[in-house]
Amino acid sequence: MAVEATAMSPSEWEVMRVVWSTRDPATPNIVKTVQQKRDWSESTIKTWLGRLVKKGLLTTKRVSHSYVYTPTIAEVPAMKQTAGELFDHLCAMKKGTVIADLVTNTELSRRDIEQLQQILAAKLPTAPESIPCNCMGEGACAHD
Amino acid sequence: MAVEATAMSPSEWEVMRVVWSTRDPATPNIVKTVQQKRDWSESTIKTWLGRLVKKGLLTTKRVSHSYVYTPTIAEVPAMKQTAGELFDHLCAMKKGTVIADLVTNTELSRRDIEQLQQILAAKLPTAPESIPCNCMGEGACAHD
DNA sequence: TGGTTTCGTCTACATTTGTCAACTTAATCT
DNA sequence: AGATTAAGTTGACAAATGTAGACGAAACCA
Repeated sequence: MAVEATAMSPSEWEVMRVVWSTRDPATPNIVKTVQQKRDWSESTIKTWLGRLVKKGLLTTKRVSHSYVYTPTIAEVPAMKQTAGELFDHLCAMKKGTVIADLVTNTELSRRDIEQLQQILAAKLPTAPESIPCNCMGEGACAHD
Repeated sequence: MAVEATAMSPSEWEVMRVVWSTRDPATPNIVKTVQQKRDWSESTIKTWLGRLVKKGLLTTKRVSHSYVYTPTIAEVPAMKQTAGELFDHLCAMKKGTVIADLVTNTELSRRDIEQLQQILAAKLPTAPESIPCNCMGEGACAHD
């Protein structure tokens, strides 16, 4: 079930985001678009594209004399996985607080909110009274 | 307002987590505790402790002939910040979906759920119909 | 057809991350 | 006091990340 190594560095995310969202995923346009956000040289962006291909996150197809890139992973699954990995190394006891913070600070559509409410309502009946800390050690992580 | 560079690598998180949760934050015990989870040599762990001190995330105080470490940042704020940074580079339009995924896959206590419900209920009235994609480019990110 | 622009490929280099082993020094035990 | 431990201190090194310039070939314009 493990999707194994999606791990992207911040720079790689930046590039992937453009590839995911552009309608013209060819080198020239990707370079131009990335540069609208980051002050990177053309070379740098090409380096990342190359590394992403090597990592298997992008595929190329030659079109005339330039390349067109295609992601091998869709954006949402990649985001879910990354977020999940981040949460994996957080103390279980405190995940709720972090999610609450995220929810508070993220712009959500009515639709998003309603869906969240539904998920929560479904979880509530079987929710435990408390989540134990899963940090190693003497369990001194006993705040609340 | 920027808290500037909390950025920790996965390994650093592992070490910080122990320092945050242990009741005996002295080198010997930290080393022992980290080793309960990761198969790292004593040297390796000491290296990370040193780097964390250099980065300003830990402070040391000599106690007899060993060191006692104190975090300069609390765990929850650090987690919130890291989670926030991750979300910053996700397409705004899709954050809701990722949060939904997180909520689905995270164990939450009754209390956590109730708090989330409250936050959501408060947001709903003023929630927009939809969140526009904030990726750069021609806005081709028009899925839904 | 030769010059200019546009791409791609290769090479390079400083930093950070991940991992240690060796050496030194202070504490302890007998 | 001498031997043995238990810390800390240094130095190293490979891989990943962040950045980019140089060079070569194909495409395009005059």
